Amino acid sequence: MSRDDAESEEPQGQPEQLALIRETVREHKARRPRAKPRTWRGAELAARLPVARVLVDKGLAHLDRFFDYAVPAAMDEEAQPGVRVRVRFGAGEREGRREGGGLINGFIVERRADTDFTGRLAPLAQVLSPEPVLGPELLQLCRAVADRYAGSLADVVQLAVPPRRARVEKQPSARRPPRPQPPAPGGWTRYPQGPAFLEALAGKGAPRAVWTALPGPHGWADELARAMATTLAAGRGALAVLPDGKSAARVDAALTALVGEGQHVLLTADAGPEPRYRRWLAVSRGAVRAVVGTRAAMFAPVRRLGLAAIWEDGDSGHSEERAPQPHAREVLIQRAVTEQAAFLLGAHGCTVEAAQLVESGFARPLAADRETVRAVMPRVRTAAEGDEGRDPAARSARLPSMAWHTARDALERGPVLVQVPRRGYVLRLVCERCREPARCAHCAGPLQATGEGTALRCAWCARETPEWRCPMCAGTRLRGSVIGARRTAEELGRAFPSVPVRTSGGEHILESVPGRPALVVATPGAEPVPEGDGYAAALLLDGWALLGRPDLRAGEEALRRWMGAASLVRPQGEGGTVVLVAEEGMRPVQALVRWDPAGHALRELADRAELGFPPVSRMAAVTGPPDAVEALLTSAQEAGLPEGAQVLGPVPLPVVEPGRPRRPGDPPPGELWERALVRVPRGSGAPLAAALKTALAGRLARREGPVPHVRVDPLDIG
DNA sequence: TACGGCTCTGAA
DNA sequence: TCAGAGCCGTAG
Repeated sequence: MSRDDAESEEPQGQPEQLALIRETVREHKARRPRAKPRTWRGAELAARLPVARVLVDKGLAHLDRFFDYAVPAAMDEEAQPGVRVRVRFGAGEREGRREGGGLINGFIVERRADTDFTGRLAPLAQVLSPEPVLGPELLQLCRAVADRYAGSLADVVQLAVPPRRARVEKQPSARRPPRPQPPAPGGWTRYPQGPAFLEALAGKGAPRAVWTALPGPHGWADELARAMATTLAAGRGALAVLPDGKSAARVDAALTALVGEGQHVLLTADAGPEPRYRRWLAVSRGAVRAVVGTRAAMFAPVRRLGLAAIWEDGDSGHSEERAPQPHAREVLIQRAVTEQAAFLLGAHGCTVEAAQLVESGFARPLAADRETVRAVMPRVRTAAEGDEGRDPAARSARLPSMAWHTARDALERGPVLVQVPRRGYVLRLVCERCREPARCAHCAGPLQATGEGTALRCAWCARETPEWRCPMCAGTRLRGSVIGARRTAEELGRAFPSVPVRTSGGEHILESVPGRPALVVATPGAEPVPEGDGYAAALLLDGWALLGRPDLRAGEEALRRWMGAASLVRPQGEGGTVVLVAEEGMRPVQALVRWDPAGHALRELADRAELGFPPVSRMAAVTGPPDAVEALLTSAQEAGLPEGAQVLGPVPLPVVEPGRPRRPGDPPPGELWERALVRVPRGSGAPLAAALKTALAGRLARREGPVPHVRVDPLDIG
């Protein structure tokens, strides 16, 4: 039946009545939501502190300030700092007449005796709930995050305070349970500084550590939980931020095993809004002192925070997508400093940022000695690509023969992990002879092929390099290969016909696999955790693809992925072996063989310092329509870019490939946008953000057309 | 955010 | 000439 048929299906004889009913419903709908709340004009005001300073829930840069409202006497009691309110906002006072302006949500940040506003204050329209959800500490944190990222306070508050659920607010939170007993140090005794770190936590100190976790599929989650439990036992709160729900659930379970239920909550997106708000409220009310969660939990208002911890800070899951796109590591550092809490950054690998925290003296390294590392790490061997030997089985699987033999032997003893590259990596240009990345002579940005011919253009400053010559080996030929057909699970299955093959990646991610012999094919980051003592072996087949990505972090990221997989493999004493298919001489390959992620990160850091890259410098990306970008840069200059600021570009932005969801800062379909990078010396991040913020606010206030997107610490410079 | 005020349009 | 639609500017 077509739509038209359905519409003509009205009962015969009463169309007028139906029309009448429809009309009434429409009128009703039109009228009901417009019902104006009482205007409090002329109403009696609160006797004490009759002014409420309000943060209006609007993330516009030029409205990033507080507004004062009068507090009607009837709201005096509930209108406390931190509560959600509704206020009239908009439409000014003209010729003595004030009317209109829409109702908008906000938060009271302060009750005051007076105002510096010269006009007449509008009254608060409504106190939405007496629950103080935006306390002074959380407000201060949000302000600091907004300032660091050139964002507005309202935007950050929106990330930090979950939307209200009235039903949940009415329920009281359970009473806070008594302090747990301090746990035994457990696996921390494997690290020379481990027990001392726990003792500092127990003594309410604020130690800061970059923890290079020993390999092993299960140790780290328990150790992280022990650090939290130690903090709880000392009477302070603890917060751990994990890159995904899966790892958060593991730490949550480990913490439950140590301190039981009731001491902590798990804050992840997959819990659903209502349970999530219930847990968040329990934290906000102080009924729960410990939080394990994914990135939104970085703002959790844990009382008397004693430990702020992050696991795998290199994982992209730690970077918030919504404006102003703060990173969990930076937010937790901020909290550790202002709330005088301990800071623990743990990972199997080591990011350049983590190395810098150590280098700058902010944090101390917390790592095991070489002997311990060697005892628990798997044996790591490299194999050259295409080194298939004469072995027909290896050839058919397109595996280097050593990888094939390793897998075959290991399959007698347990599961074997095979890490394969994901589709769609774009490769960067490197010297064909020595694999040195091709860089711009002017700003050291990455060079890109322009298409036809040999012209190379810098992806940062757009300058062309007509004749490139490798600064390391004087080579003149470049390599930038394309990903061909990938080894598939089927090919492997044919090479090992008697073994079950399981796959994990993309939409279909396996959380864990049994400890029985099986081939487990996974893309990086989707490796299932093996039950029992780990994989018998791992084959890392994606070396060249990971290393060839056109990203500043390619090496670091490759090593992180390899270490993530290799950490799931048994110690070499138990036969655990990792075969990495990659060029032996490359730095990240060497770092894996020696199991030295911190050393690798330090060397990367030195390189970045030499080239002026983050995190040694601070960068911000400005993206938008060409004239908007240019105008914003000009007004940022006028607002006062810090000494030594350098503008790179702008360059045209690649069009977002169809199908990929648009992220903030991406051009809308069909529009040609540009991106400029602003680089300042380390330590000048604050004035850089301030200048950009001023420029944004000016452009918004003057309504000069489209407003560019600003991102501090852009991820994909590269 | 949603209101008042302004301009623009089309029909009488 | 006027009513209505739609956009703009505003912000306690």
